[in-house]
Amino acid sequence: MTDLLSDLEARGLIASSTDLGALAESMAEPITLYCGFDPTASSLHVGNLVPLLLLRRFQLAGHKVIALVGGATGLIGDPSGRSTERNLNTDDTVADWVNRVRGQLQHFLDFDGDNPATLVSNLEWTGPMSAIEFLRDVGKHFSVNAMLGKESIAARLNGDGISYTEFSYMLLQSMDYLHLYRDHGCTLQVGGSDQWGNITGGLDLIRKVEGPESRAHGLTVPLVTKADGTKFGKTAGGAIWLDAEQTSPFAFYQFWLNTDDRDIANMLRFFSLRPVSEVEEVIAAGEANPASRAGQRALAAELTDLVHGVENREHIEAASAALFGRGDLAALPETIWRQATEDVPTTTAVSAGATVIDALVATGLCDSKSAARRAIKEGGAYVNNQRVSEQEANLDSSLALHGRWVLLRRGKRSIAVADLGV
RNA sequence: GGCGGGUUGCCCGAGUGGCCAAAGGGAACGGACUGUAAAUCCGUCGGCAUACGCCUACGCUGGUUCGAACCCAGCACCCGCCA
Repeated sequence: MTDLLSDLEARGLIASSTDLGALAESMAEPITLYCGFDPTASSLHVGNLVPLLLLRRFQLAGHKVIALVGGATGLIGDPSGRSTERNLNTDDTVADWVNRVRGQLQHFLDFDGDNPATLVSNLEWTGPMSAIEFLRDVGKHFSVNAMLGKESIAARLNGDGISYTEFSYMLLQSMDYLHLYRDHGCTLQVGGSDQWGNITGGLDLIRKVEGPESRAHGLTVPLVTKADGTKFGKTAGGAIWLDAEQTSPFAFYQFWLNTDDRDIANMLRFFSLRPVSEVEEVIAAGEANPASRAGQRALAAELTDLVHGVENREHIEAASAALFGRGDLAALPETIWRQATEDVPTTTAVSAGATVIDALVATGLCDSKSAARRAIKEGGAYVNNQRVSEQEANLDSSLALHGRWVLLRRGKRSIAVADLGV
């Protein structure tokens, strides 16, 4: 089972850790570990994927994993990795988000079978606690002097400041670890590298409360960085969510497919659950023939399979080939067309004879008529893969494929369908 | 509680009465080149009408003025120092 650690190392997935030797030793037997996910939005996003997949790797290796949803910490706000104070969300909002995030976590881990994962919310043990109890039993073990030295706090002291609320965050997370250590025999906490300060806080607390004989470990995965220096997981349209309602499976697939060549090797190592040797083969194939983008295709396929299912992925691949290809759209059989465009944004708001400008706006490809006019002027608007040259062009019914659909494209990457109706 | 500084378009940031839809940078978008990549070059970058023009916009609410992002008053929020 210690193979897992060397596998992680080979993938570059270990940012920092407590004594790896001791951890490896304890992993000779199945251990219990946890990772926390705060509900800071209604869905998890691709940035949560690395720690999430880390839990999965541990589960696949036979360890007992606990996924923790931050029902309590989500009400407070983690200062780690943020330069400004968070806005507080209402109880109701967070409660709703907890439920949604909980539902998503269930997709990634196995909750049945002989090694089921466990799902908890830290509100279970934090909620009933009184302020006095918290200050006496937990607060007393934390030295403010030491806390001020933590990266997450220090950065804010030099910057925009920090509220007492967020300052206390680390105590809550430390308490979580202690609780899980006691009640679940949890001896490892994993998380993103920005969680290192919070994790060590928990380790300190466990040692102080449980004595020097206690054994608890910490492990963090690196932050995913991109060659161009921009933040991973964000696009012009915002974050890439795991929720199909917020980021369509099509957009999700396209996000990975558009990965920069310079990043693809690392991305594959980080995100793929396939054995390292296979991953390296894919990387090599991609590097031998960059135009094939073998790495991007493999990554997009694997993650779309995982998050949205194989069936969706197959449709999306068909769509990508047909809609972005130079192929003859009219030759596409209706059934394939239907499958291919299932995840493509579609509007029914326009009918035959509508202007291309209106159609571009209705599909969301352009934000306004002005923008649509510009797109046409710049030669960036296409109907059925044909560039539109006339400002006044309209969607003649003769353009309709299979009698009703018209493919609209803005630039190279954005496509949508106008359903002219029957 | 006192004093000082701040609030400009997606972000940063100029602008202190008309020449301001508002410099500059970044992001983003389109085109060329490619591979739905990167880099580079060119262009666009509030909305409607794409002609004139009109509307909306510089924290909020009022005021001064022929005219205000720019002056005045009040309010809100942020930052810093002091208590």
